[in-house]
Amino acid sequence: MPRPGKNSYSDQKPPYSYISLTAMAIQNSSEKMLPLSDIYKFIMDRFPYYRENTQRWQNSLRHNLSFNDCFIKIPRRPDQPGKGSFWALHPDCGDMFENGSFLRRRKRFKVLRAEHMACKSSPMMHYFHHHHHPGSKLGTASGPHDHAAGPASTMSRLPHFQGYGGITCAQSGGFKHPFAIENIIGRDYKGVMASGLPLTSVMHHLGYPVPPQLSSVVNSMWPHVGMLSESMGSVHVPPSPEYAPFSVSAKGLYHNANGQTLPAVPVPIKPTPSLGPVPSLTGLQSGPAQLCSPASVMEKSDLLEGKGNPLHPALLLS
DNA sequence: CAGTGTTTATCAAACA
DNA sequence: TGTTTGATAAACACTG
Repeated sequence: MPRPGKNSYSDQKPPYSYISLTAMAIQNSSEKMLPLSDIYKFIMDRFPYYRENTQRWQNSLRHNLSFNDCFIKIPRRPDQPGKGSFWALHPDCGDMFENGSFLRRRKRFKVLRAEHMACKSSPMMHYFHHHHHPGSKLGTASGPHDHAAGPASTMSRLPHFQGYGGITCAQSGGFKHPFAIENIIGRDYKGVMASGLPLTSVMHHLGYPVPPQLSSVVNSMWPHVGMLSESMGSVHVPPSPEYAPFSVSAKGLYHNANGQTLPAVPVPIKPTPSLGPVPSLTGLQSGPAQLCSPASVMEKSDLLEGKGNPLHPALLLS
């Protein structure tokens, strides 16, 4: 068993798609958004595999950022000079990896052209309407192999506002995507929310005050990313032994309603039935806020079958 | 000019 | 087996 933190297997390709890697980087940032260069840096820091052939994978990564609607571009403020924009996660992209695989999403996340018109009254929509570049992909055409873009909801879709204080016009208690802080730190986060922490990355980006508490909370989200440290005896379910260094300590981060510590790491590409929906974790589905996966990106059959729970433990990289 | 962002195309793997 | 998704390559435009 390799010791986490050691780079024994570092030259192997991590079991994450560029989408999930990028999402990790963004979610790991204190402001929930990063410039491209910082995304590069994050990935190279944590995954030595990506310290080589940088031109190749960085091109792929840029392609993913542009191509996938789950990533949204946030222009820099005038007082944040620099090259390129910030990249954030679309708030409704949460069930992208609902199947537990971080290599392949169950369904591509798409937004509809009209949807970003739905919440004009939102202060953040105001921001986007006034700051978003004409070439923004919010509402742009699909890519070449996007023949089956599913319907998207008309709810507000702004980076990381849902669950951070009801800034959007989305219903309160709505969908929390798995890269979101409240899903990653589990119920502990509810206490944070109850305390009224008014945090949103873009709020801060826009100059709104963001309490410093957020940083410490966020830093607990991806301990494997931040430290690659040993896990203090918590449950580990690495995607493979080779990637144990990238597996995650769930201790203190992810609990079900009974306070049980649960595995919260990526599972193999094709989850085995035994690992799959994790029947023992059904308790996780309690709680109204956790059941509001966006129907927009789910198929009706999924809803009927109760699929798409954004809190599938495999989605929680914490 | 280098870095960033967009778009098209192709192929392979995974999925339904 | 057809469809969807991800990876890769490449061309091109834009920008600091």
